[in-house]
Amino acid sequence: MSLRNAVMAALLDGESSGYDLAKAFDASVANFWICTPQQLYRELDRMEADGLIVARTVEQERRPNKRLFSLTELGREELTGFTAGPHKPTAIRDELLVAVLAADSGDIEGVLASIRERKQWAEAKVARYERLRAKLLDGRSEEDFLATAERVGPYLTLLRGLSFERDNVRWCARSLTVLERRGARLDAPG
Amino acid sequence: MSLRNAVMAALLDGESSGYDLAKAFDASVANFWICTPQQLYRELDRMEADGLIVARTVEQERRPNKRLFSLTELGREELTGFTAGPHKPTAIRDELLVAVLAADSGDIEGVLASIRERKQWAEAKVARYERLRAKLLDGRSEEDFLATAERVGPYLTLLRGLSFERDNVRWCARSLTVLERRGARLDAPG
DNA sequence: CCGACCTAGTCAACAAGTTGAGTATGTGAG
DNA sequence: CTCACATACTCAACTTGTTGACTAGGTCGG
Repeated sequence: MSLRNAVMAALLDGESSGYDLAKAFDASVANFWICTPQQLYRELDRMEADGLIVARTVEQERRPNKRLFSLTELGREELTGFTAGPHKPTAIRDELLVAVLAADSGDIEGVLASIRERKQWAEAKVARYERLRAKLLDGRSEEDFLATAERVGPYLTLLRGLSFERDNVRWCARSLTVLERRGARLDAPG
Repeated sequence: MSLRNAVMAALLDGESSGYDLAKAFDASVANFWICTPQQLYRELDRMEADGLIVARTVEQERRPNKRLFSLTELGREELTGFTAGPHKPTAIRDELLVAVLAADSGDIEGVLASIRERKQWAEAKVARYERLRAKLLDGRSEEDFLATAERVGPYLTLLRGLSFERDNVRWCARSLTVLERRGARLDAPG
Protein backbone atom coordinates (compact mmCIF):
# COMPACT_ATOMS: atom_id res chain seq x y z
CA MET A 1 0.00 0.00 0.00
CA SER A 2 3.00 2.30 0.23
CA LEU A 3 3.58 2.58 -3.48
CA ARG A 4 0.21 4.35 -3.60
CA ASN A 5 1.39 6.88 -1.08
CA ALA A 6 4.74 7.34 -2.77
CA VAL A 7 2.91 8.07 -6.02
CA MET A 8 0.62 10.56 -4.30
CA ALA A 9 3.61 12.24 -2.69
CA ALA A 10 5.20 12.53 -6.12
CA LEU A 11 2.00 14.08 -7.48
CA LEU A 12 2.21 16.86 -4.87
CA ASP A 13 4.56 18.54 -7.36
CA GLY A 14 1.72 18.74 -9.88
CA GLU A 15 0.12 16.57 -12.55
CA SER A 16 2.22 14.05 -14.34
CA SER A 17 1.96 11.19 -16.83
CA GLY A 18 2.69 7.60 -15.89
CA TYR A 19 5.76 7.74 -18.05
CA ASP A 20 7.06 10.87 -16.33
CA LEU A 21 6.32 9.41 -12.92
CA ALA A 22 8.36 6.37 -13.84
CA LYS A 23 11.26 8.65 -14.68
CA ALA A 24 10.73 10.79 -11.59
CA PHE A 25 10.77 7.64 -9.50
CA ASP A 26 14.06 6.69 -11.05
CA ALA A 27 15.40 10.15 -10.38
CA SER A 28 14.25 11.06 -6.90
CA VAL A 29 11.82 8.79 -5.12
CA ALA A 30 14.25 6.01 -6.00
CA ASN A 31 16.27 7.21 -3.00
CA PHE A 32 13.96 5.14 -0.89
CA TRP A 33 11.47 3.37 -3.13
CA ILE A 34 11.87 1.67 -6.46
CA CYS A 35 9.33 0.18 -8.83
CA THR A 36 8.99 -0.89 -12.42
CA PRO A 37 6.83 0.99 -14.94
CA GLN A 38 4.40 -1.95 -15.03
CA GLN A 39 3.81 -1.70 -11.31
CA LEU A 40 3.28 2.01 -11.65
CA TYR A 41 0.69 1.78 -14.43
CA ARG A 42 -1.21 -0.93 -12.62
CA GLU A 43 -1.23 1.10 -9.43
CA LEU A 44 -2.30 4.25 -11.27
CA ASP A 45 -5.30 2.39 -12.74
CA ARG A 46 -6.33 1.21 -9.30
CA MET A 47 -5.86 4.59 -7.74
CA GLU A 48 -8.03 6.13 -10.43
CA ALA A 49 -10.69 3.49 -9.77
CA ASP A 50 -10.49 4.34 -6.07
CA GLY A 51 -10.89 8.03 -6.77
CA LEU A 52 -7.51 9.07 -5.37
CA ILE A 53 -6.36 10.57 -8.65
CA VAL A 54 -8.00 11.77 -11.86
CA ALA A 55 -6.66 11.46 -15.37
CA ARG A 56 -6.84 14.02 -18.13
CA THR A 57 -6.04 12.75 -21.62
CA VAL A 58 -3.81 15.03 -23.64
CA GLU A 59 -3.79 14.44 -27.38
CA GLN A 60 -0.44 14.98 -28.98
CA GLU A 61 0.38 15.45 -32.60
CA ARG A 62 3.60 13.63 -33.16
CA ARG A 63 3.54 11.50 -30.03
CA PRO A 64 1.22 8.91 -28.54
CA ASN A 65 -1.51 10.49 -26.43
CA LYS A 66 -0.75 10.65 -22.78
CA ARG A 67 -2.79 10.71 -19.61
CA LEU A 68 -1.88 13.28 -17.01
CA PHE A 69 -2.75 12.32 -13.46
CA SER A 70 -3.39 14.63 -10.57
CA LEU A 71 -4.42 14.23 -6.95
CA THR A 72 -8.08 14.53 -6.00
CA GLU A 73 -9.26 15.96 -2.71
CA LEU A 74 -9.79 12.37 -1.54
CA GLY A 75 -6.24 11.50 -2.55
CA ARG A 76 -4.89 14.43 -0.57
CA GLU A 77 -6.86 13.33 2.48
CA GLU A 78 -5.64 9.75 2.18
CA LEU A 79 -2.07 10.97 1.92
CA THR A 80 -2.44 13.19 4.97
CA GLY A 81 -3.96 10.23 6.82
CA PHE A 82 -0.98 8.13 5.80
CA THR A 83 1.52 10.70 7.05
CA ALA A 84 -0.19 10.53 10.45
CA GLY A 85 1.28 7.01 10.75
CA PRO A 86 2.03 4.49 12.08
CA HIS A 87 4.76 3.20 9.79
CA LYS A 88 6.36 -0.21 9.67
CA PRO A 89 10.05 -0.34 10.53
CA THR A 90 12.35 -1.27 7.72
CA ALA A 91 15.35 -3.47 7.03
CA ILE A 92 18.03 -3.42 4.37
CA ARG A 93 17.19 -6.56 2.32
CA ASP A 94 20.26 -6.70 0.15
CA GLU A 95 21.38 -9.71 -1.90
CA LEU A 96 24.98 -8.61 -1.65
CA LEU A 97 24.84 -8.93 2.14
CA VAL A 98 23.51 -12.47 1.81
CA ALA A 99 26.50 -13.22 -0.40
CA VAL A 100 28.91 -11.67 2.11
CA LEU A 101 27.32 -13.68 4.91
CA ALA A 102 28.16 -16.82 2.99
CA ALA A 103 31.44 -15.54 1.55
CA ASP A 104 33.70 -17.59 3.82
CA SER A 105 32.55 -20.84 2.26
CA GLY A 106 31.68 -19.42 -1.14
CA ASP A 107 33.40 -17.84 -4.10
CA ILE A 108 35.47 -15.17 -2.35
CA GLU A 109 36.82 -13.71 -5.59
CA GLY A 110 33.27 -13.43 -6.92
CA VAL A 111 32.10 -11.70 -3.77
CA LEU A 112 35.03 -9.30 -3.93
CA ALA A 113 34.13 -8.45 -7.51
CA SER A 114 30.51 -7.83 -6.48
CA ILE A 115 31.57 -5.55 -3.65
CA ARG A 116 33.84 -3.56 -5.97
CA GLU A 117 31.01 -3.18 -8.44
CA ARG A 118 28.61 -2.11 -5.71
CA LYS A 119 31.13 0.39 -4.44
CA GLN A 120 31.38 2.04 -7.84
CA TRP A 121 27.63 2.05 -8.21
CA ALA A 122 27.22 3.66 -4.78
CA GLU A 123 29.85 6.27 -5.60
CA ALA A 124 27.96 7.15 -8.77
CA LYS A 125 24.76 7.48 -6.74
CA VAL A 126 26.48 9.77 -4.25
CA ALA A 127 27.67 11.99 -7.09
CA ARG A 128 24.18 12.09 -8.55
CA TYR A 129 22.57 12.92 -5.23
CA GLU A 130 25.12 15.67 -4.68
CA ARG A 131 24.12 17.18 -8.01
CA LEU A 132 20.44 16.91 -7.10
CA ARG A 133 21.19 18.58 -3.79
CA ALA A 134 23.01 21.45 -5.45
CA LYS A 135 20.06 21.85 -7.82
CA LEU A 136 17.57 21.95 -4.94
CA LEU A 137 19.66 24.43 -2.99
CA ASP A 138 20.06 26.51 -6.15
CA GLY A 139 22.89 28.62 -4.80
CA ARG A 140 21.36 29.15 -1.37
CA SER A 141 22.99 27.88 1.80
CA GLU A 142 21.26 24.95 3.45
CA GLU A 143 20.12 27.20 6.30
CA ASP A 144 18.70 29.68 3.85
CA PHE A 145 16.97 26.95 1.88
CA LEU A 146 15.38 25.36 4.95
CA ALA A 147 14.06 28.73 6.07
CA THR A 148 12.51 29.71 2.74
CA ALA A 149 11.59 26.58 0.77
CA GLU A 150 7.95 25.57 0.39
CA ARG A 151 8.73 21.91 0.93
CA VAL A 152 11.56 20.42 2.93
CA GLY A 153 10.40 16.80 2.60
CA PRO A 154 12.18 16.14 -0.69
CA TYR A 155 15.38 17.61 0.74
CA LEU A 156 15.26 15.46 3.87
CA THR A 157 14.62 12.25 1.94
CA LEU A 158 17.43 13.17 -0.41
CA LEU A 159 19.74 13.51 2.59
CA ARG A 160 18.71 10.03 3.70
CA GLY A 161 19.50 8.55 0.31
CA LEU A 162 22.81 10.39 0.25
CA SER A 163 23.99 9.19 3.63
CA PHE A 164 22.82 5.65 2.84
CA GLU A 165 25.00 5.53 -0.25
CA ARG A 166 27.96 7.13 1.54
CA ASP A 167 27.60 4.46 4.19
CA ASN A 168 27.53 1.84 1.46
CA VAL A 169 30.78 3.15 0.03
CA ARG A 170 32.47 3.09 3.44
CA TRP A 171 31.25 -0.41 4.21
CA CYS A 172 32.32 -1.72 0.81
CA ALA A 173 35.81 -0.30 1.31
CA ARG A 174 36.07 -1.85 4.77
CA SER A 175 34.80 -5.24 3.62
CA LEU A 176 37.18 -5.28 0.68
CA THR A 177 40.12 -4.72 3.01
CA VAL A 178 39.02 -7.49 5.33
CA LEU A 179 38.18 -10.02 2.64
CA GLU A 180 41.24 -9.30 0.51
CA ARG A 181 43.54 -9.83 3.47
CA ARG A 182 41.66 -13.02 4.24
CA GLY A 183 41.92 -14.23 0.66
CA ALA A 184 45.66 -13.61 0.72
CA ARG A 185 46.00 -15.52 3.99
CA LEU A 186 44.07 -18.47 2.58
CA ASP A 187 46.14 -18.50 -0.60
CA ALA A 188 49.40 -18.56 1.30
CA PRO A 189 48.69 -19.81 4.83
CA GLY A 190 51.60 -19.42 7.19
CA MET B 1 15.03 -16.32 -4.65
CA SER B 2 17.25 -14.62 -2.10
CA LEU B 3 15.42 -15.92 0.92
CA ARG B 4 16.61 -19.36 -0.17
CA ASN B 5 20.19 -18.20 -0.12
CA ALA B 6 19.81 -16.41 3.18
CA VAL B 7 18.45 -19.63 4.69
CA MET B 8 21.33 -21.63 3.28
CA ALA B 9 23.81 -19.09 4.63
CA ALA B 10 22.17 -19.45 8.04
CA LEU B 11 22.49 -23.24 7.81
CA LEU B 12 26.26 -22.93 7.35
CA ASP B 13 26.35 -22.73 11.16
CA GLY B 14 24.91 -26.26 11.35
CA GLU B 15 21.54 -27.97 11.30
CA SER B 16 18.57 -26.12 12.65
CA SER B 17 14.82 -26.40 12.96
CA GLY B 18 12.46 -24.03 11.17
CA TYR B 19 11.54 -22.56 14.49
CA ASP B 20 15.15 -21.89 15.43
CA LEU B 21 15.84 -20.42 12.01
CA ALA B 22 12.96 -18.04 12.48
CA LYS B 23 14.52 -16.89 15.74
CA ALA B 24 17.99 -16.74 14.25
CA PHE B 25 16.62 -14.60 11.44
CA ASP B 26 15.16 -12.26 13.99
CA ALA B 27 18.45 -12.13 15.82
CA SER B 28 21.10 -11.84 13.14
CA VAL B 29 20.07 -12.20 9.51
CA ALA B 30 17.44 -9.59 10.30
CA ASN B 31 20.22 -7.03 9.88
CA PHE B 32 19.60 -7.26 6.19
CA TRP B 33 16.74 -9.62 5.53
CA ILE B 34 13.48 -10.15 7.32
CA CYS B 35 10.77 -12.73 6.85
CA THR B 36 7.83 -14.22 8.66
CA PRO B 37 7.81 -17.80 10.00
CA GLN B 38 5.21 -18.71 7.37
CA GLN B 39 7.50 -17.66 4.58
CA LEU B 40 10.33 -19.61 6.13
CA TYR B 41 8.41 -22.89 6.50
CA ARG B 42 7.09 -22.62 2.97
CA GLU B 43 10.56 -21.98 1.62
CA LEU B 44 12.05 -24.83 3.65
CA ASP B 45 9.51 -27.25 2.12
CA ARG B 46 10.41 -26.11 -1.36
CA MET B 47 14.11 -26.27 -0.69
CA GLU B 48 13.73 -29.80 0.59
CA ALA B 49 11.77 -30.73 -2.54
CA ASP B 50 14.57 -29.21 -4.61
CA GLY B 51 17.19 -31.20 -2.75
CA LEU B 52 19.04 -28.21 -1.33
CA ILE B 53 18.48 -29.29 2.26
CA VAL B 54 17.55 -32.51 4.05
CA ALA B 55 15.37 -32.88 7.10
CA ARG B 56 15.88 -35.20 10.05
CA THR B 57 12.88 -35.64 12.33
CA VAL B 58 13.74 -35.57 16.01
CA GLU B 59 11.11 -37.01 18.34
CA GLN B 60 10.82 -35.21 21.60
CA GLU B 61 9.10 -36.32 24.75
CA ARG B 62 7.46 -33.25 26.19
CA ARG B 63 7.57 -31.10 23.07
CA PRO B 64 6.20 -31.39 19.54
CA ASN B 65 8.55 -33.27 17.25
CA LYS B 66 10.82 -31.08 15.25
CA ARG B 67 12.57 -31.34 11.93
CA LEU B 68 16.21 -30.38 11.79
CA PHE B 69 17.38 -29.15 8.41
CA SER B 70 20.88 -29.23 7.06
CA LEU B 71 22.55 -28.29 3.80
CA THR B 72 23.13 -30.96 1.18
CA GLU B 73 26.10 -30.97 -1.15
CA LEU B 74 23.79 -29.57 -3.83
CA GLY B 75 22.70 -26.78 -1.48
CA ARG B 76 26.31 -25.89 -0.77
CA GLU B 77 27.03 -25.73 -4.49
CA GLU B 78 24.00 -23.56 -5.16
CA LEU B 79 25.04 -21.21 -2.39
CA THR B 80 28.58 -20.96 -3.73
CA GLY B 81 27.12 -20.28 -7.17
CA PHE B 82 25.00 -17.53 -5.68
CA THR B 83 27.96 -15.89 -3.97
CA ALA B 84 29.65 -15.70 -7.38
CA GLY B 85 27.05 -13.07 -8.29
CA PRO B 86 25.77 -10.93 -9.87
CA HIS B 87 23.58 -9.24 -7.27
CA LYS B 88 20.83 -6.73 -7.77
CA PRO B 89 21.41 -3.29 -6.29
CA THR B 90 19.20 -2.31 -3.42
CA ALA B 91 17.17 0.65 -2.19
CA ILE B 92 15.86 1.64 1.21
CA ARG B 93 12.10 1.21 0.72
CA ASP B 94 10.92 2.82 3.90
CA GLU B 95 7.35 3.95 4.62
CA LEU B 96 8.60 6.61 6.98
CA LEU B 97 10.52 8.26 4.15
CA VAL B 98 7.36 8.35 2.05
CA ALA B 99 5.67 10.10 4.94
CA VAL B 100 8.51 12.60 5.28
CA LEU B 101 8.41 13.29 1.55
CA ALA B 102 4.77 14.28 1.96
CA ALA B 103 5.18 15.85 5.39
CA ASP B 104 4.95 19.46 4.21
CA SER B 105 1.34 19.02 3.17
CA GLY B 106 0.50 16.30 5.67
CA ASP B 107 0.18 15.81 9.38
CA ILE B 108 3.47 17.30 10.57
CA GLU B 109 2.89 16.43 14.22
CA GLY B 110 2.15 12.85 13.21
CA VAL B 111 5.30 12.64 11.14
CA LEU B 112 7.34 14.08 14.01
CA ALA B 113 5.92 11.44 16.34
CA SER B 114 6.79 8.71 13.85
CA ILE B 115 10.35 9.97 13.51
CA ARG B 116 10.78 10.07 17.28
CA GLU B 117 9.50 6.53 17.54
CA ARG B 118 11.80 5.37 14.75
CA LYS B 119 14.74 7.05 16.44
CA GLN B 120 14.13 5.13 19.65
CA TRP B 121 13.68 1.91 17.76
CA ALA B 122 16.95 2.48 15.87
CA GLU B 123 18.78 3.29 19.10
CA ALA B 124 17.55 0.03 20.58
CA LYS B 125 18.80 -1.82 17.50
CA VAL B 126 22.19 -0.16 17.77
CA ALA B 127 22.45 -1.28 21.39
CA ARG B 128 21.48 -4.81 20.43
CA TYR B 129 23.98 -4.97 17.58
CA GLU B 130 26.71 -3.67 19.88
CA ARG B 131 25.97 -6.52 22.26
CA LEU B 132 26.04 -9.03 19.39
CA ARG B 133 29.35 -7.58 18.29
CA ALA B 134 30.84 -7.90 21.76
CA LYS B 135 29.63 -11.49 21.86
CA LEU B 136 31.20 -12.29 18.49
CA LEU B 137 34.49 -10.66 19.44
CA ASP B 138 34.40 -12.52 22.76
CA GLY B 139 37.06 -10.39 24.40
CA ARG B 140 39.37 -10.31 21.38
CA SER B 141 40.25 -7.10 19.59
CA GLU B 142 38.72 -6.68 16.16
CA GLU B 143 42.10 -7.21 14.53
CA ASP B 144 42.65 -10.37 16.49
CA PHE B 145 39.18 -11.62 15.63
CA LEU B 146 39.55 -10.97 11.92
CA ALA B 147 42.87 -12.80 11.89
CA THR B 148 41.67 -15.90 13.71
CA ALA B 149 37.92 -16.37 13.15
CA GLU B 150 36.67 -19.11 10.88
CA ARG B 151 34.05 -16.88 9.34
CA VAL B 152 34.13 -13.13 8.93
CA GLY B 153 30.90 -12.87 6.89
CA PRO B 154 28.59 -12.64 9.89
CA TYR B 155 30.79 -9.94 11.39
CA LEU B 156 30.83 -7.85 8.22
CA THR B 157 27.06 -8.04 7.79
CA LEU B 158 26.64 -7.12 11.43
CA LEU B 159 28.78 -4.03 10.83
CA ARG B 160 26.52 -3.09 7.93
CA GLY B 161 23.40 -3.39 10.07
CA LEU B 162 25.07 -1.40 12.83
CA SER B 163 26.09 1.49 10.65
CA PHE B 164 22.69 1.51 8.96
CA GLU B 165 20.95 1.98 12.28
CA ARG B 166 23.46 4.58 13.46
CA ASP B 167 22.79 6.45 10.26
CA ASN B 168 19.07 6.17 10.93
CA VAL B 169 19.52 7.71 14.37
CA ARG B 170 21.53 10.62 12.97
CA TRP B 171 19.05 11.27 10.16
CA CYS B 172 16.10 11.13 12.55
CA ALA B 173 17.76 13.68 14.84
CA ARG B 174 18.49 15.99 11.92
CA SER B 175 14.99 15.69 10.47
CA LEU B 176 13.40 16.36 13.85
CA THR B 177 15.37 19.59 14.19
CA VAL B 178 14.38 20.75 10.72
CA LEU B 179 10.72 19.81 10.98
CA GLU B 180 10.28 21.11 14.51
CA ARG B 181 11.68 24.47 13.55
CA ARG B 182 9.42 24.48 10.54
CA GLY B 183 6.39 23.55 12.62
CA ALA B 184 7.16 26.41 14.98
CA ARG B 185 7.53 28.84 12.09
CA LEU B 186 4.18 27.76 10.65
CA ASP B 187 2.45 28.07 14.02
CA ALA B 188 3.72 31.60 14.53
CA PRO B 189 4.65 33.02 11.14
CA GLY B 190 6.56 36.28 11.29
C1' DC C 1 17.64 4.66 -45.21
C1' DC C 2 18.89 1.68 -41.32
C1' DG C 3 19.26 0.82 -36.68
C1' DA C 4 19.19 2.60 -32.09
C1' DC C 5 16.87 5.06 -28.83
C1' DC C 6 12.79 8.01 -27.06
C1' DT C 7 7.84 8.56 -25.98
C1' DA C 8 3.85 6.34 -23.87
C1' DG C 9 2.08 2.90 -22.81
C1' DT C 10 -0.42 -2.51 -22.40
C1' DC C 11 -0.83 -7.61 -21.29
C1' DA C 12 -0.01 -11.93 -19.09
C1' DA C 13 2.14 -15.04 -15.97
C1' DC C 14 4.55 -15.87 -12.12
C1' DA C 15 7.31 -15.32 -7.74
C1' DA C 16 7.59 -13.32 -3.34
C1' DG C 17 5.84 -11.30 0.71
C1' DT C 18 1.83 -10.36 4.09
C1' DT C 19 -2.05 -11.30 7.13
C1' DG C 20 -4.79 -13.83 10.07
C1' DA C 21 -6.12 -17.77 12.13
C1' DG C 22 -5.62 -22.51 14.00
C1' DT C 23 -3.33 -26.92 16.39
C1' DA C 24 -1.32 -29.00 20.37
C1' DT C 25 1.49 -29.30 24.41
C1' DG C 26 4.53 -27.61 28.43
C1' DT C 27 6.49 -24.30 31.86
C1' DG C 28 6.64 -20.60 35.12
C1' DA C 29 4.57 -16.42 37.59
C1' DG C 30 1.24 -14.76 40.38
C1' DC D 1 -5.62 -22.50 39.05
C1' DT D 2 -5.37 -19.59 35.45
C1' DC D 3 -3.00 -16.85 32.13
C1' DA D 4 0.70 -15.63 29.52
C1' DC D 5 4.41 -17.28 27.03
C1' DA D 6 7.45 -20.79 24.64
C1' DT D 7 7.87 -24.73 21.42
C1' DA D 8 6.91 -26.21 16.72
C1' DC D 9 4.39 -25.84 13.35
C1' DT D 10 0.25 -25.68 9.32
C1' DC D 11 -3.31 -23.67 6.10
C1' DA D 12 -5.51 -20.41 3.17
C1' DA D 13 -6.26 -16.07 1.01
C1' DC D 14 -4.51 -12.09 -0.44
C1' DT D 15 -1.47 -8.17 -2.03
C1' DT D 16 2.93 -6.82 -4.03
C1' DG D 17 6.65 -7.05 -6.93
C1' DT D 18 9.12 -9.11 -11.10
C1' DT D 19 9.90 -10.64 -15.86
C1' DG D 20 9.39 -10.66 -20.57
C1' DA D 21 7.20 -9.56 -24.52
C1' DC D 22 4.39 -6.42 -27.53
C1' DT D 23 2.33 -1.99 -29.97
C1' DA D 24 3.27 2.10 -32.55
C1' DG D 25 4.99 6.15 -33.96
C1' DG D 26 9.12 9.84 -33.96
C1' DT D 27 13.96 11.44 -33.91
C1' DC D 28 18.80 11.41 -34.62
C1' DG D 29 23.42 9.81 -36.26
C1' DG D 30 26.08 7.85 -39.66
